[in-house]
Parts: sequence; C-alpha cells; structure tokens
Amino acid sequence: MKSEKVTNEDAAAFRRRYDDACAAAHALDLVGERWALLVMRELMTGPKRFSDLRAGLPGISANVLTQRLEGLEAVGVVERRTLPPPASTRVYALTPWGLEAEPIFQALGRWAVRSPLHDPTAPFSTASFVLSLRTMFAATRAAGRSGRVGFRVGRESYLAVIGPDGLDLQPAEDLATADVVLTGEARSLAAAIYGGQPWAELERAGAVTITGDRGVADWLATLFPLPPKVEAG
Amino acid sequence: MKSEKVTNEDAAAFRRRYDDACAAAHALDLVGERWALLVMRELMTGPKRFSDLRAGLPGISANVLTQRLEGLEAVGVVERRTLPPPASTRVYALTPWGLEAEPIFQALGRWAVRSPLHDPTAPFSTASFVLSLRTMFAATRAAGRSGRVGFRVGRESYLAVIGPDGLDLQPAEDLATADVVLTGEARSLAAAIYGGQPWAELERAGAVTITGDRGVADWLATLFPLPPKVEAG
DNA sequence: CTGTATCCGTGTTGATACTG
DNA sequence: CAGTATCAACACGGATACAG
Repeated sequence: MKSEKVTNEDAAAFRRRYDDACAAAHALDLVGERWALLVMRELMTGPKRFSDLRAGLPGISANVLTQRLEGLEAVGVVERRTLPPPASTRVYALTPWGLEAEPIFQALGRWAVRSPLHDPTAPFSTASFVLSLRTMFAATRAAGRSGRVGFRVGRESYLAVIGPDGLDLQPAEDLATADVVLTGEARSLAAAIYGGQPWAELERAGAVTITGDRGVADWLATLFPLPPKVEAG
Repeated sequence: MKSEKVTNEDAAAFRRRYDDACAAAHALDLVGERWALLVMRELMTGPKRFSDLRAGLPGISANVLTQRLEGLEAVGVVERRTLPPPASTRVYALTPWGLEAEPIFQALGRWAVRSPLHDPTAPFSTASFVLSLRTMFAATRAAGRSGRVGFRVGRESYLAVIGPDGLDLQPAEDLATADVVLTGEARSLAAAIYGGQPWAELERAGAVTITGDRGVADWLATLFPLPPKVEAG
C-alpha cells in the first residue's frame, strides 16, 4: 500500500526535509532522522546483520531499523550485500561515501564528551568503543613509542597499531602479532582506558583478561585523555 | 502550567533519549531533535533575536522554535540575554560550550556537500554562508598571500582576514580596513565563490556590488574548492 | 513589535504481535 | 533470522489568540 503511492524512494527519504541550501542542513536531510546516525555508527566498523544491528542499538524497534536501512540505502549511504555461500546471509554495509562520515562521529563525540549530563554507565556497543578510541587517541602522548594491541570484545576482534603515523585500529581475525591482547566487554575496557581503573582490578573482578605484555596495556591506558567537563548547568 | 508538572528541565529535554554510553549518541540526545542543530547554526555567528532565527530557518514554526530554545537552554548550549537599554531586546546566544560545536557543522557540511542530492538553490541563510566559508577555506590555495575581505549581507557585515594563520572570519561593523567589500545576498556571493560565476556577471545582474580591489575578489573566489560529488545512486 | 501558549490535523515513532 | 502489520502515543507544523 505504501509502495503503490510513492513514486520513488527519494520522496520517502525526504518526506520532511529542510528547505535549506546549507550543506549541514542537507546532511540532516540525509541522516538526521532518529536512529539513522547510530545505525551508521554500528556499520562504521564493518558490515553487520540485522540482528547484530539491533543488538548494538538498545531500544530500536525492528520496524524503525527497517525504515532507516531503507532510507539510508535510498540516499546511497548503505548497501545490502548477500554473503557468498555457505553463509548466504544478508548484511548491511556502508558505501565508500558512508564510510567518509566518520569525522561526523568524531566531532559529535569530542563535543558531547564534555557534557555534564553524559552517562557513561549506559550500554556501550563494540562499534562505539572502537570509534571512541579512534576519536580520542592523542598522538602526542604516544611520544614516538609504538605498540600493537589486540582487543577481543564479544565475538569480534580488532588490532590497534600505534606508531609514528598515529593509531590504526581495524577489525582483525588474527591477533598473533599483538604485544598484548585485552579481552572483555567494551564497558570494562573503557573503565581502564577512560576511567583510570587499574587493569589488575578489572582482572580480579573477572571483567578483563590480559594476555601478553602488561606494560603495553598500562601504556595504552594513558593515550586516550578525555577533555574536561563543562560546568553543570 | 507546564512547569508545575515537570520536576526538572532534564526530564523534558530527554523524553526520548538513546540509552547509550557513546558520546556521539549523547550528542544526539542533546541536539539531535529536528531543528536543534539548525538553531545552533544560526547562533554560531553571534546572538540573534527570535525573529532573526525564524528568518534564517525557513519552515520552522514559532512554537517549535520556542521548544528548541528551551531545550537547548536546559542542556546548557544556549542562553538568553537581554541587551542593555535602550535596546532591551531579548536575544539568544550560544554558551562557550555551544560555540565549540562548530566542528560538528564542518564535519556535516564537508560530508554532505558531496551528496548528489544536494540542492544549492534552496534558501541560504547568512549564518550558513559564513560557516561554509570557514569550513571550506583551503589554506594551501592562499599560498602565503594575504588579504582582507568585507561582506555585507542584509543588515549584517563580516570581515574575513586571510593570512599566514589561515582564515579568520568574524562579524565586524567596520569594514573600512577591507581591501574589498562584497555586498549581496548569500546565494549570489556563493554563486561566485562556489559556483565559479564571474563577479562581473553578478554585478551586471545587480545581485552583487563590489567596492575596492576586484583582484582580491577574484582571488577570494579561488580559495574555497568543493570536493567532487559522489556518483548518483 | 516580539515572543509565547493553545488547539488541532497530520504524519512519524515505537511496542507488540505476527509472518516468510 | 529477517523483517511486516497494527495500533497508540507523541511530535511536527499551521493558525490563532494572547502577553510584555
């Protein structure tokens, strides 16, 4: 019934657009709907299935996720893929242009992390954690030293390569080349990296497992400083 | 009547918040509602009155603008001020932290300007124009040369100082120190600076008036390159 | 003249239940 | 697992009336 009356997808995607030539306003036409940017955030670290997206987006309902994926696909930000057999699963991925939206998340995150109302105890998806590391890395703190840190969060794993060119943090199946591998929930890893909680404490609590060079883990926890909070309103 | 039932402003501002520790998600809790970021955009170039905001936001209704201003004030992004007599007008201004949100607009704008669906013929507010110049300035194109360009758009005026430190573009009442002053609608100025339309053509059409060194105006129009469009979906 | 509050039609959002 | 259908609540936007 809906598809009978709508002549093209653009009309559906732009039901309520801003009438504004400003490119930032256009960005909000494209990805300003509720949940749209968070769907993109989940896809920034790689293709995901429908249910993986739901898992990383606490509170989204299935129909809204469907609508957002359709809308993002219509404007060229997301594409559907079907994995080759034997998986044959349908996944959603960002297009190359969608991938270029990462600076938007960095700007939003850097700004909002100063908010006095920010609640860091809420659910924290793996994609958020990975993006936050890429956002908050302070190259000046690394001071020429280099290292390789593996992360295992849930079923996903990532490798962070810190060197003279900064931080390169990407999904990686093989963490054998890492100096140290940190295993745990995103929230626990964040507690050490952002909250200053000692690794040993998290290990005792069973929240984190460290394999390899603990010195590198301690060093890592000094590389992601948070800016000071704004005075509460 | 509203304030009788609502215990605090946070409840009103967060009726529909994401349950997510990600700072970018929190940013959307703060400023992700429809119109909120565009209200901030209008305030990025300085305090404005209610009716000025409406003028720069085609399509917003008075009650929605009131709601957004209340919400942004509640979270510490906007503050009300009353100008000293004899003006005694109430204006809205960004707080220092609100002003720090400019990188968000730059990231959004830089990303969306590549969109094949972007319509540059829509209304273009003065604030958008000024922000777009700050966003798109390419320091490498200036190549060591310096200059001072005044802009008069409607009743507002701005001074752009281009030098070794890049571009500094701020509101300024006195444009006497400018090498050249460009007067016209934002859209006309953008046609030359972004669209490559010759100044002379715009002058003949009565859309732009140039006072001073035309060579500086021509040079200016080379300093704001737009990235290539993405292939249409 | 500058905002603010209220009513109301319309469309979007989100929870539950359900189907391929 | 991957979505669709239905429905209630609420947000948006227009008009209008009101307050400083």
